[in-house]
Amino acid sequence: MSGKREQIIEAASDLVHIKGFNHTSVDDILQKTGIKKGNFYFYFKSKEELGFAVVEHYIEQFRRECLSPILASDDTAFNKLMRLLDTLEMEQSESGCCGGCLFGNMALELSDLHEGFRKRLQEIFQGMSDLFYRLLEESAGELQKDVDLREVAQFIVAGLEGGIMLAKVHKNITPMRQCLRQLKRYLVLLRLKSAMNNSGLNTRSERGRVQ
Amino acid sequence: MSGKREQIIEAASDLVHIKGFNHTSVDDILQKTGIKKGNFYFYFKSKEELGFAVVEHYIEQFRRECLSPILASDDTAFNKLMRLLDTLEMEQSESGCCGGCLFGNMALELSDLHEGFRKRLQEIFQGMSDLFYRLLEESAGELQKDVDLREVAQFIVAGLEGGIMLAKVHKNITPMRQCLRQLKRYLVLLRLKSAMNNSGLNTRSERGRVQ
DNA sequence: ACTATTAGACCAACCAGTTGGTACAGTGAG
DNA sequence: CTCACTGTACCAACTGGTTGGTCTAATAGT
Repeated sequence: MSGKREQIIEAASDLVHIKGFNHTSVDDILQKTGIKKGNFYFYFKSKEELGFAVVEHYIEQFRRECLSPILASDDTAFNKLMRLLDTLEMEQSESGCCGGCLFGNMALELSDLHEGFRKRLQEIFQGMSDLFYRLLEESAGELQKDVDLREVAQFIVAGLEGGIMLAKVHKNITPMRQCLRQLKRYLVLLRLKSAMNNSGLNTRSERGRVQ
Repeated sequence: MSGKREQIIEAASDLVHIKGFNHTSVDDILQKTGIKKGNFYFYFKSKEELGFAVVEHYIEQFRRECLSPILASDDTAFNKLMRLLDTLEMEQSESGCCGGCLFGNMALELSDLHEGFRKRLQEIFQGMSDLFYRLLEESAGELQKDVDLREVAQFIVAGLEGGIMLAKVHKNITPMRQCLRQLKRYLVLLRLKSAMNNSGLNTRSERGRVQ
């Protein structure tokens, strides 16, 4: 257990993130790690298996380093959601708008080519949407009743992925920041409008930070 | 002038749309068209040049078949925007949620690999954003004043691309439909809130269809 | 001595791109 | 009319290099 398998997965993760799965060759990974081919195929029965391992590795890392710290905090559900969006933006910014979202990349690259990857990626996106839904649901008391929170959750995923795409193609975080600001504005509006409806007044000023 | 160049571009466009640019081989295109390799390189000096030709072909087709009919109509700017979103959704639905947006695909695949493609794609996304901005600007009389329409335009692009991504990975139009419904809801809210602000009343019920 | 691991030679298929050439339609000169 | 020439369109065979994957032999740890 020298962690060589982990080493391969991490190198592959970096390469796949930038070059895509199909365009990353086993040799690329071998070169980056110094591991020899026979050894690689001792740890993975195929490049495809490595691909799945990369996906699992990435989602676990994401949960550990990004999700858990926020979800474990004692903030309100709504603020957790906001902080999550901010964290994701910061992550893209710090990467120099390179790579983008590994799942988004792989989804567009592989959904029409490989049903296995597509299904796994679909689950992951569904998981993200479900997470947002739970956070919205938890904030439901302060949100409008006449809006489908499942839809809003899906919309957050889309706005996020779209924002990441724009940051990547512009090589600039601004477009993503703009998208997230509008997305948050929409979510805040969901609260304000509700507050107005509930109180019958619209003079009550904002709860918490708005925009 | 047998249109053989066009024939190559169209076949390549289909293949690149599904398989991605890097993963589409010249031989794939040759096989699909029946054209021989020597002849291919008579029309294109490289696969890269073909890639750019595919992008130009696709954007022209998009303008001709999707944009122009809507923009040329005598509808209001706001309704044009709404119809554009509906058309884009229908397009994805009719394709069986295969392929997705060629530009989105290429943006994620190539932005970190090929600066030339990245720049061209960036221009195209900027063009889309500018178009949405113009339509919003034209509707400005009935929209809120305290919101940056450039940001909203960027947000529309992101919501759209994110929605297309979700449809592709779910192989189902529903997630995209949900996203666009929420996006439209946001845009309509931009109008309603404005109406409220202008009139000083919030009792005035909705203008047009909401949600 | 046995098992887990490592090394790297090797393979057929595939990759983008090149080569040297043919077929042919048009054209200008004599 | 005809012959030499020109540019466009086309093609089969090939190049050097890369692909994912296999095989066998050597080595290290117990």
